[in-house]
Amino acid sequence: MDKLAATSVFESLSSGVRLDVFRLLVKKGLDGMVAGEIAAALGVPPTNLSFHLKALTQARLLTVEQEGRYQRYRANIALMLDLIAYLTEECCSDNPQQCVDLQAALNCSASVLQPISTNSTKS
Amino acid sequence: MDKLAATSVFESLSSGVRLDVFRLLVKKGLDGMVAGEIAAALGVPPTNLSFHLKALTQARLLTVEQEGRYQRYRANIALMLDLIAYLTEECCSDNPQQCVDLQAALNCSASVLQPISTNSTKS
DNA sequence: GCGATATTTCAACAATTATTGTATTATTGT
DNA sequence: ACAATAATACAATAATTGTTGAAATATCGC
Repeated sequence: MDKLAATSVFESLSSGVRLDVFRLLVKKGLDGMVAGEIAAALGVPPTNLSFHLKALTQARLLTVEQEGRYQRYRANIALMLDLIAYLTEECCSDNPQQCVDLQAALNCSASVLQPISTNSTKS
Repeated sequence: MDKLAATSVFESLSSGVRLDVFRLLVKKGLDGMVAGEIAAALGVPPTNLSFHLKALTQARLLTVEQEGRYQRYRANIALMLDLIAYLTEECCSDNPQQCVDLQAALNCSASVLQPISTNSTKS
C-alpha cells in the first residue's frame, strides 16, 4: 500500500453514492450483485452508477466478474484492513508502548481476514 | 457513526497532504505536534496547512488543544476503527457464516483501542 | 505596551469531480 | 440475423475542492 493507493481508496469512499454501493456489497458478501441490481436497489441512474462503479473498481475496492452480459461486483473487504495497517504502521514510534495493544489488534484483524480476500477476479 | 460522518472522514483522508498529516500524527501518538511543526515537517505553507487541519478536525480525525499561542494536534485513531465497524456492520448478512471471523476481528480491535481515544479535547 | 511569532480567515483563481442525456458496445433469446 | 437488454463511454455543464498571498487575531518575551 502506497500513498496514492491509500488516497484513491479514501477518495472512493468520500462520495455518498459510492459509500452506499460499497456497504451494500459488503452486506452481500461473496454473492455480490450485478450492476443493474445495484442501480435498482439504490435508485441511482445507470449512467451515473457506472461512473461510480468504475471509480470504486479502479481503487480496487470492488472486483468485477463478467457473467454473460452482466457485470457482477463484489466488495474487497481485505483492502480496508490493508489500509488501516498502512495508516498505523508507524503508530507511536516515538513511544512504542503507547500502542502495542493497537498493533496486536491490527495483526489480529489482518490475519483473520485473509480468507475474505480470495473472492477476487476469477474471470 | 452515520453516513455523513463516514464520508467526512473518507473525504478528509483523500488528500495527499491530509493523509501525510494524519499519518505523521499517528506516528507521534499522544505527544501530537503543534501546527508550525507539522508545516515544517511536511513543507506545506502555513496557510494551506491550516486549511487542511481544519478539514481534518471538522471530520474529528484530529483533536486540537490550545497551548498558549500554539495549537497542538493529535490523531484520533479510534475513529478509524469506528469507521471500519460502520462499513462492516451488516457484513455478509445474507450468509452470516461467511464472515463471523471478520466480526470477531473487528470487535477485538475496537475494544483494545479504547485507551488511545481518551486523549481528546482537554482544553 | 510593543514588536515578534503562531495561526487562522478571507478572497481570488485554478483544478478537479459529479451529474445528466445521448450514443456505443456486447450479449441474449428467438 | 435481429430485436431487446445490460452496461459503459463520451461530451457538456454544474458544483465542489485546492492553493496561494495578504490581512486579521491572539499570545509571548521584553
